[in-house]
Formats: sequence, C-alpha cells, structure tokens
Amino acid sequence: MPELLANLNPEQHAAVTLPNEPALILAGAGSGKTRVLITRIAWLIQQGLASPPTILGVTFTNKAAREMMSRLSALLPIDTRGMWIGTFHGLCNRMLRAHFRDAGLPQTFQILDTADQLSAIKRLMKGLNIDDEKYPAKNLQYFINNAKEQGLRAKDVDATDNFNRKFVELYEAYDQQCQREGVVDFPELLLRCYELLSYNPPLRAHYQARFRHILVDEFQDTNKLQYAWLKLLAGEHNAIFAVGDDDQSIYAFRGANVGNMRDFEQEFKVRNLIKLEQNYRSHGHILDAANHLIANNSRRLGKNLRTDAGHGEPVRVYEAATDSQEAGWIVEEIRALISTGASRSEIAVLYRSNAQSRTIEHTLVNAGIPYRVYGGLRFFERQEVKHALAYLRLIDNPNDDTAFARVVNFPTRGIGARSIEQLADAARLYNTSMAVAIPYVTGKAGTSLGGFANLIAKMRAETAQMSLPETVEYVVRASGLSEFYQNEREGQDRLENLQELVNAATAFVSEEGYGLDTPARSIPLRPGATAAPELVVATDDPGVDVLDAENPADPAQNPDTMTPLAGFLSHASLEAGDNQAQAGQEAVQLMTVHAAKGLEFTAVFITGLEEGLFPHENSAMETDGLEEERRLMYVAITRAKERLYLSFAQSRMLHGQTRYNIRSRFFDELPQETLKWLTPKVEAGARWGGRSDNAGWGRDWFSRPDRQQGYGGGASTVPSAPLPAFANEQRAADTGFRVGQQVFHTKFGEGTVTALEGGGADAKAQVKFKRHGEKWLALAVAKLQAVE
DNA sequence: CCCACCGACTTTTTT
DNA sequence: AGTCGGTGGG
Repeated sequence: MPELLANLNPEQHAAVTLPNEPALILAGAGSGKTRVLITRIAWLIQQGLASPPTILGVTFTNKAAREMMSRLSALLPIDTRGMWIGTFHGLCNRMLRAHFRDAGLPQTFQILDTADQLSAIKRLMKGLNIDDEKYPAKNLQYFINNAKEQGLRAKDVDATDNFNRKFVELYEAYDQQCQREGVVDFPELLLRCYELLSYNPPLRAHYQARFRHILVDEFQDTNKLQYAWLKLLAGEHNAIFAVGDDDQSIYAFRGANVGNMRDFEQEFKVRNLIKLEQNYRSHGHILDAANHLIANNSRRLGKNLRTDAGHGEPVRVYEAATDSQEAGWIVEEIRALISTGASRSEIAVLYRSNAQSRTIEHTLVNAGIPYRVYGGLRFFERQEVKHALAYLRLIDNPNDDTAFARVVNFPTRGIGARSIEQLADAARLYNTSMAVAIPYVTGKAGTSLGGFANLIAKMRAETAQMSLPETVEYVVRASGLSEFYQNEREGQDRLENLQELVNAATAFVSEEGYGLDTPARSIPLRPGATAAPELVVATDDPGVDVLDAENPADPAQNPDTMTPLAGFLSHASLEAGDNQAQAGQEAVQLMTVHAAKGLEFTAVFITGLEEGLFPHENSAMETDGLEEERRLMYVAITRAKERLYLSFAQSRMLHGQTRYNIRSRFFDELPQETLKWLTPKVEAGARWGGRSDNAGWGRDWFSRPDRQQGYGGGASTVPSAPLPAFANEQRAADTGFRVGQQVFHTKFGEGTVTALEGGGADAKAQVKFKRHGEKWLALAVAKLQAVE
C-alpha cells in the first residue's frame, strides 16, 4: 500500500522494505526510529510477507511496547492478536506460563521484583547465619543478577577465591530456595526461558518456525543473555531486525552491552546496515552541539545527524554562583518562556542525579509554577499495595515465603520475631515453606501462627469463585489492612491506594478481555478449547501453521495460559506502574537525563554541568565511564527541539556539604560558535577581572540581569578558579582566618567566616555577610579584614 | 511490640 | 540534608 510508505525518507523507506534478513538500523535521536519499526511490521503484513502470529516485537519498557501496539493498530486495521509484542521479561513470562511444566515451574509461579528479591536473599542469609557485614545481601543480589545476565548458573561461575566461592554457594542456595517457593526473579525469567528453549529442541523448533520476523527496539541496551535469547529464537533464518543507537547507550551500569551491536553485525553477517541520520526534532545549533560532542567518543559505529530546520537559536549557557542561584535563574527563564506563550509541559529541566531536583523544586514552588517530577515511588511498589499483593500471592501459592514473611505479622497479630524464627527453623528442618511448617511449631507461637494459617485458608476458600476485583476487595478487608490504615493517622492516602488496587484489578480484567465474573483463580478456556492450556508440541512438529490453527492451547490462540489472578500478580511485578509523582495538569517537567531518554521538549535545561556531577565523579572509576557520561550528555542535548540551556554553579550543596566544582569538560567539547554565554565565559585557569558593568549580559531578551544577585560585579567574587576537580573537603590551611571569625569587606560590609578552603594563592573563604548573603572570596584578591 | 535514636548511605533504572 | 535500616529501651 503506497500511502504506508509515503512520507518516509529514502533511508527509512529502505529500512522498512528490507528483505527478511538480519538488519541493523542505526537510528539517531529523533530520526523516526519507532516509526520505522512500526511501519515495517505493517508493511510486512500488508504485503502478505508475514501474518501477525509470525511477528515478535521486543522492547525494554512496557511503555514502548504499548506505544508500538497502539500506533500499529492506528496504522492499519489488523488483528494484533497472535502478534507477540512486549518486553523481554513480559515475553519470557508468557512463554514460561505456557510451558510451565517443561520449564520446571509451578503453574502459579510468581515474580519477585527487586525489593522482593533482596528480602528473599536476606532471609536466606539469616537462615544460614551468614554475616551480613562480610557478605552484604546487596552485593550478593548484584552477584546473582550479574551471573544470570551472563547466562551463568552457580555451577558455571568460576570461583576464583574463597570470597567468591561463598557467593557461588549462596547463589546455589538462593536458586534452590526460589525453586522451593515457586518464585522467579527478573533475570531468572530470561535465563529460565533461555534454558527452556535450549534444552527443548522441539519447542525451540516450534518457536523458531513461528517467529520468522523478530524486531528489536533499543538494541544497544540489550545484555548478553538477551542477545543470546534473541539469537536462539532467530535460529536458522536469523532474521532479526535490530534498531538502535550506540550513541544513546546509557545503561552499561545495569548490564547493557553496546558491543552487542558490533557482535550482531559480525555474527549475523549483517549485509543490511542502514543509518537514519535525518533528524526531525532539533534545530541546527542544537544538533551541531550534539554531533560535535559525541565525536569525542571512540569506538562508535559512526553517525552524524543532520536537519533541514535552520540553525535556530544558539545554545544558551549560564554560570551561577550557587545551586540556588542556578535554580533562581532557571525559574526566571521558565517564567519568561511561559509569558511568551510556551506550554509548561514543553519545558524540561534535566539533571544528572535525583538529589539535584530539590533546590529546583523549592524554587518552583516559591514561584508558584506547577511542575511534575518523574522518578518517584511507583504504584505497585507502595508498601500498602505490596502488602495486599502479598496476601493475594499467598492465596495463590502458600509456598511463597517472601509474601508470607511480609504479612504474617502485618497488621500485627502477636507474631513476633521469635515465633517467626521458630517457624523458619521448622521449615528448614522439614525442607518446606513456612506456611506448610506451621503445624510443626508448638506452644504459644504455634497457636498464633495457626490463627494466621486459618486466616489464609479462609481467604482461599472464600475467594474460590470470586472474580479478580472481588477477590482483591475481599482480601484488603479480610486481611485487616483496610481497618489498620483506617486507624492510622496518615493512613488516608494508603487506603485510597488500596481502593485504587481494586480499580486496577477491574481495569486489568477488562483489558485482558475476561468476563467480569470470571473466577480469579481458574483458567478460562476460550470457546472450543478443551485442552489444559499448556502448549504441547509434538516432536515431529511440522511448524507454525498446524499449531496455530489447531492447538487451542497455543498462547497465540488462547491468551489465557494463566489465571486472572496470576496474570494480575505478574502484571504488578512486571509493570510497577507510572513513574510520575503528580500526573495531570500543564506542568514543567523535571527528571534525570536517563528518564528523559526517548522524550522531546521545545525547551530543555541541562543543569549542574560541573565536573564531578556531570560527568559524575563515580564514572571516572569505570571502564569507558566517561564515554557513557558523554553519551548521556548527548541524549540530554538531543531532547531539545528549539531551545537549549546549559547551566552550572560554582558551588553546590550536596549531601550536607558545600562543594566547589569547575564547569564540566563538556563545555570544551561543544562547538563554541553555537554557544551564547549569558554570563561572561571565564577561560580555564583565568581569574575574573574587576568587572563592574554587566557587559555581556542582557543582550538576550530572556535574561534578566536586574534579577541576578550575588554574582558578577564584585572583583573579589571567586571565579571558576582552577580548583581540583571533585574537590569537596574543606581544607583550612594558612589562610590567616578561622571559621566563625568576624570580618569586614569594603564592598559587602560585615560578615562571619563560615568556611575556608585551599591555601596560599588559591585560598578562599566563605563569608556570610549581614546584608549580602554568603559569598566565596579569593583571599588573594578580596580585601578582607579581620574584625577584633 | 512500638518507638526513638543512631549511623550509614547517597549516579543513573527497567523489568 | 534527608532517608532508611538496624538496635535498644520502655
């Protein structure tokens, strides 16, 4: 259909219409990556080259998967049922549910999120009397997840020393515990699915024959295991259509392996490498800045963005004295933008780390500007919600000790640490879960535990025929949770969230297409289906067509391979909900650079551009850390459509200490002709001269020099002198002053020394002036007199 | 069992 | 600074 391909540029067109072979699409920021991916699927189907069940679309986030689905169905009216589009984890979950027996899992297996996993590990270590000081649970968690993401079971890990040997031993014990409890953690979903396919040739052949078109989004973010999983599924035909951007790889810290792109190109002998370099988002200067910056990275696959839009405005740069002054300036600029008709939601303030948001938030609150922060607690991670889910999990699977431990005494019912310890001992002795071990505990502990066991049993019986929303509502009440939060002073929000959980259950049921009265704990069969919904694949499986047409248990035909309750619990683990604190109205967007990936805004502020912060000091310790920081900066810059602001502060309050930073090295990596300094640019190593005018300010109609305070003008204000990068401790050397001392300055008047730093020619003092606030003064320049 | 206090921690984050 | 987690007293 021609209109499908209309308006695609030549590269996009070429990518969409590639033959069914391995392909790597290097898609720059704002180059229409998602559009290509979606149009490709639509085109394949429309041309009769593929049917929906032969398509596997893989993304990293649920949001991306949803967007893919909705844009696809908007593009053409196809039956998307049978098409598998989802996250790696979601797809693996689906496959494991369909083949739970082959995968060695109970039908009701539950998914541990990161927090659940950590508490499971802590419980394990406690049971084994492992010293948490010597072997921190967090480290073990990292170790286990890391190993799994490399595709390694405990037996496959090389234990190089005693310390590692202990970790390997604990990894093994942890996996056994998970198996006994019938739970899987996030990386386990992938590894287990990988093993399922690799140890089960008929099943593997089935899926390989079925998914003839595998499309992967954000390929640069895949880890080793995900790569291996894809490769296994692709099989002989190898037709993976991978879309990604090595320059936007910013998740190495969580296992993403950019090298996968190059490996893919070589291993799959990719003949079709297409670069999407036409950018439809940003104006010229912004793009120039991004290109110029990222050119400093080595080992790139190579790509240069271009635009048809004009140069646009220059990139504005602002140097502030302090973080709060930086925030003040940002807010003034935002005000000005809004007054010219800019939409608040089209303005984003980005920062490297979450801690930086506070100052900006305070300033925005004071200015009365609505804003929205991304990255708070998500719905399914709230404690009251997790408590309710734990009861639900326990109803479904009594062996889930993580859920058991969470709620056995919440709300409190007189089951203390001692009773739980006794129970845990009994469970270990009989090698059962805690719930099952309850009858073995005697005495008072046994009685109260028995009460809890009865409660769960009663819940299980009562909810047997209830629908999912009814079950949730019943559990919230019968568990005592609603009563508990009713009596809690600050419990109103939590009560509302529990009600919201019931609503979420209702929404889930309707979205999944269940009848409203479908029992939550039975597997609904589609009309005509008689088999238990586990897909059985014959060894001489002829392939996709027969199965798709005739096997009602094929997950493609029958999506109900799990009960509504199991589905809902999976959903709660796999999709923790929205990440926005305050949704809703027109608001300025605040978020980390990471969170901004994939988004775009008319105006973008990149703040805190200081050595130590951005690039972050910790990155200096990591291999290729600086390059990843640079990619992060690249992502940040390319979020802006029309206007980009960069700012940094000489001093910043961080972790209760004032730090003095020099401006980020990234400024030196930007093309200077695209930059417009709103404050005078201080060359590295140079001192500020005695400026007394505002020359260099105010040319830009947005800047408001009259509103600035405590900066500029003063000959003695400390400039971005060559401070050591990452300096953050106070060194009171031979300054001749001491903290607390009363001093006098010819211009600022009386004040008190609040901090000292450096020595000799570089010595500086922070002085709190009675009338001019706190300032940093270079003692070599400032005429500071001791009063006394 | 609950509360209060102390101390450690603090890059980025999805599933 | 601010939060979370662990410990100890009431």
